[in-house]
Order: sequence, then structure tokens, then C-alpha cells
Amino acid sequence: MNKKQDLPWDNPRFRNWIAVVRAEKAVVRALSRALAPLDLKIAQLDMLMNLYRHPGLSQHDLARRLLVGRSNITMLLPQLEKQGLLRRESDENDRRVLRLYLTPDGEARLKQALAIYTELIDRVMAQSSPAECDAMGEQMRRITEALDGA
Amino acid sequence: MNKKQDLPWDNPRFRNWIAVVRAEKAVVRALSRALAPLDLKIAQLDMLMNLYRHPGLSQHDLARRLLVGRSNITMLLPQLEKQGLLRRESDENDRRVLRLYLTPDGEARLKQALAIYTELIDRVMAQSSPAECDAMGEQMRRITEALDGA
DNA sequence: TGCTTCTTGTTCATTCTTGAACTAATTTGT
DNA sequence: ACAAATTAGTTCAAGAATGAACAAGAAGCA
Repeated sequence: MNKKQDLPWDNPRFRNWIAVVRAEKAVVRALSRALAPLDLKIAQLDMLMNLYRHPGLSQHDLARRLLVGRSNITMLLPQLEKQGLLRRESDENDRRVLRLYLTPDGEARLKQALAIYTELIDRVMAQSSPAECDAMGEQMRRITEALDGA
Repeated sequence: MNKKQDLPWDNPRFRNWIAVVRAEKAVVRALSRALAPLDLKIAQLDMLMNLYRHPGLSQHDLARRLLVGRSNITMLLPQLEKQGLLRRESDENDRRVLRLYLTPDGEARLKQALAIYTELIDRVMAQSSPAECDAMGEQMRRITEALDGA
């Protein structure tokens, strides 16, 4: 009749998920600090990464990719635009949409940031074998799919 | 000489970590929505969980456990106190510190929230075998340790 | 064509989080 | 014992993220 017996800390799935949350938070903090010298926030880096891989993305599509609201994009873009890291071009076929492109400066800054990011992730993932790492990535992709479907 | 060849998306470690970030974000969004009917935010649930397991925690120690600033605790506590979910008692030995305890109402609300949380995590982790899940948890714990040390 | 409905991006008010500066209380060193 | 350095908690201003309400443009349908 121990009241704690049915609590989630005895559930391996729950405990393991908590470990994921803690690790993710720790990495985010480390990355934030590592990026500070480049004057880049993580949210900004996410944008640059997406625009590098998908040039010409609309603000709406970028928001969906980043899992943030459209208004968030509107508020963050001027910072990056003022720094000259990206530019907005209005679509000729649809005058509502603005298409986003990295500038050469934007690409250069992105690559500096990615060097820092990969260095951190390599260090962090060195805690596991390549096979373990892949297995974990696979699990995570399944989780994302399971939630996106629902 | 493809300029993209040395980019992190070709690095399995990097790609797998991105999968972690995306999965974590997806679960957080799902949990947020699932908790809305209880009028609880995730940050508040985190507090209640920690106070349940460690009654009498000081605000400072709670902040360290949650990896947030002390001021954050100060700002969030009144909400939970007003709802009658926890109480603050000043320590007799050290008049600077306030010790935090769940009220019976707080415990009851916490258990409702944990039922929702575990249901979600069970569903999400059902994507992996128990062995895979444990292996992943272990990797995550190693990552957290590696970063906490540094 | 003309009217309704959707969609894109912006604005605004609100909430969360942070870090620096501050007060009060305790500890340390001499 | 007492000044200096630490520590716990609070306050404040600023930055980020959200969702609702809105304007302009596009699409669907009679």
C-alpha cells in the first residue's frame, strides 16, 4: 500500500524520457553559450539552417518547419535582415508571400555556427557507439512520426 | 568539391541529434495541450514533481534542479501558492531560505497531471522495445553527465 | 462577374524567462 | 568581535514566444 508504488518514477519508460528531456536541456544550454560569440541565438540558427537547405521558403512554411507561430517569424526576421544574413523577396505569382534567401554573409555565419554545433554534438554523442547513436535516432524519428500523425 | 559535402547533415551524429530535438519538441507540444484542462503549465508540473520527491526544497535548490534562474522561481511560485498547491515555510536555522512543500491539493493535482504525462509517454515510447528504450535512457544520462562535468 | 471563404503576413497584448542590481541574512578570516 | 565576502530571495527591464484579431491578396463557386 505504499502510495508511491504506482508513481511514474518506477516506470522505466517515464524515467528514460525524463533523461531525454534533461539531456536536451543541457545541450541547449551548452549550445547557447557556445554560440554567444557569434551573436547568434538558437532560434536564429534554426532559421538559417532551414533556409540553407530550402532556399526560397515562405515565412509560413518556415514557421511550420520550426514548429513556431507565424508571428514569431515576423518578429525575428528583421534582426537577421538588419544583420544582412538573409533577404526577403516577394513572390511574383502570389503577392502575399515573401520568399526567404540567405545572403553570402548569412551562409558564412551559418557555417561558423555549424562548426560549433557539430563540435558540440560530436563531443556529446561520443558517449555512445555509432550503432547506439543510430538506434536512438531511429527511435526519435518514430516518436515524432507517431505524434505528427495524431 | 561539392560545397555541401562537409556539412553536418551528412554527419550521422548530427542528424540523430536533430531527431532528438524534434521529438522532444513534439512531445512538449503534445504535453502542453494535454495538461491545459488541468490548468497546469509544464514548468509548473516540473516544480510539483520535484517538490513531491524532495519536500522542503529551498527555492535556490529547486532552481538548480530545474536548470532555471532563481528569479524564475520567484515569479512562478505565487501562482501555485494562490492555487493552494504548495506552501512556503521559512527555515528556522537560516532565515534567508524558504522551504517549499506540496499541500494535499498540490499532491492531488500532481497525480492527475502525472496520469496524463505517463499516458502520453507510454504511448510515445511504445514505438521502441523496452531494451531500446533503456539503452536510449542510458545514452541520455551519459550525455547529461558529460556536459554537467564540463 | 461578384461574393464568400482561405491564406499570408503583421500587429498587439500577454506570458515566460533571463540576467543584473538590490536587500537581508549568514559565514569567513583575522 | 567585526569587516568582508557569500548566499537566498526579490525586483526590474529586456527579449522571446504565443494566440487572437486584422489587412491584403488569392481561390472557389454561384
